[in-house]
Formats: sequence, structure tokens, C-alpha cells
Amino acid sequence: MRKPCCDKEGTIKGAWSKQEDQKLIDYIQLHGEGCWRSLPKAAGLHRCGKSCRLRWINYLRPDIKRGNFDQDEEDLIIKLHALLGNRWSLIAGRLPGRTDNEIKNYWNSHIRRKLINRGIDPNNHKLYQTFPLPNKAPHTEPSFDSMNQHQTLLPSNKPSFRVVAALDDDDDDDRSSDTHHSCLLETSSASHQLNLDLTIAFPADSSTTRLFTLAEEDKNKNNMPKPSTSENVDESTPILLLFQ
DNA sequence: AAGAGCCCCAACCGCCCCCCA
DNA sequence: TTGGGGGGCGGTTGGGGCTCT
Repeated sequence: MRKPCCDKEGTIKGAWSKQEDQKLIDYIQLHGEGCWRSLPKAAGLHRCGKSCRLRWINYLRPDIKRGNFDQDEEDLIIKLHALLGNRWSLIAGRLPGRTDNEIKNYWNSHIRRKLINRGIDPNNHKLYQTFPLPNKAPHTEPSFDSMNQHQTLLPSNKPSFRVVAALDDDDDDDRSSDTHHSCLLETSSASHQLNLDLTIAFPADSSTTRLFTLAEEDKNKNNMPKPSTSENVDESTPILLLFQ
């Protein structure tokens, strides 16, 4: 039986008071971040060590950038999430001054909904909706305004595209456009067979390589499975750009 | 004005990983 | 080699504030 991380008896839970914050700040400024388990007692706090750590990391640290996320940060979060999934700490590591908790909250409360409204599954960054059959309306813009309205891709109705995380760092100027971040669809003109291969592939331009390298670096650190690369992808297959 | 419902975010919980004895 | 302890992480919760009716 694992011992609890701290003595539950006598520990305070819930919101931190100004006095507690000040005690924690004073202690860490004096002694630095050290053993969180013993910190509360040493600092005169009736808190669990984990609670102190969280409070410091997510709120009290002097280098924390507070306030709204700007568009560049949001873009980066989406791109990194496509690569790394829910590895919030890794994503936070690429956003100076932002914490994993903050990014996680922002994702769940803002970005998730945005992607869903654009017909993109926030879990895998793939499109939700069925694409029109080519012999009916090959160039009809699919509409999707909520998760409830999405349709699933049927095997007999496979779109012929690949999802590609186009990880360019260029911050183009069309940010005001509603279609920013939205998936762009290229249907195959050669074949009307629809293909469910939604592999994420990585174009070999330099900026992409740089971002991918970051992901690789973290992945290697954390032993995470490699994302599918172009080796899995038929080069003749049209590309669905996930990010423009 | 007030109550209901919704949303945001700080904080908690429990699991996992890594380090060290 | 293994087991325990500490730290870190991601999922979840709940309280408070805001908006709508």
C-alpha cells in the first residue's frame, strides 16, 4: 500500500490565501525549489507538498506569462497538439511562460470547441464530416457547424486524401479568415475512389523539419511512438493540409 | 432583480516514471 | 535486481463569475 504523498490530516485544501502565497514565495526565494514533500512544514504551510508545487509552477513562478493567448500561441498549440497529443507539459515547454495546466485549460475551453465547429476532431485533427460523392457534387464545400452534425466516413465513401500536418512556421496574414487552421480538401481527380488513409505526414521543408525535430527530440526523451511519416503514404495520394 | 444555466480555471487526485539505496 | 519514495503529468472536479431569461 502506497503511502499518501502527505499527511491528509491537518492539510488545507482549496484556494490559496495571499498569506500562503507569500509564505511559499518567500521560502522558495530563500531556499529554492527543493524537496516538495518537506517544503510545507519548513515553510510553515499547512498544505500538501504537491499542492505547493502546483501553486508555484502554475501561478506563483515569476516567469509566468498571464493573460490571453495570442493567435501565434494558439496556432502553435494546435500544431504541437497534432504532433504530441495531450502531452501538455511538452507543449508548454515550447511556449515560454505558459504552464501545462493553462494550456490544457485553454485547449479544453477554447481550441477544442473551435476545431469541433470547423468539423475537425480535436483528438486526432481529422475531419469529422463525410465528403460529397464526386459524381454528385465534387467541388461542393462541405459544411459543418457542430459536432452533432458531423457524419462519419463510410467505407464505401472514402475520400482520397491524406492529412498532412503542414508545419510551416510562417505566420501568414490571413489570420482573420474563418478558414484559418481549417482543413483544406483536395479530392483526387485521377480516381474517384475515396481513401480513408488519414496518415499525418510531414512535408520536407526546412521549417517543418525543425518542428518535427522538436517533436522527435521530446519523443525520444519520452519514448513515445513515432508519428507516421511519409513512408506510410502513397506519394500519389492528394494531400489534405491540416494547417496552412 | 433574481434564479438558472453555462463557462472558465485553479486545484485536486491518482497513476506513472525515474532515481537511489 | 528490486522496491520504495519523490516528482511529474494528465484527467477531472468544483467553485465562482458571467450571461441569459
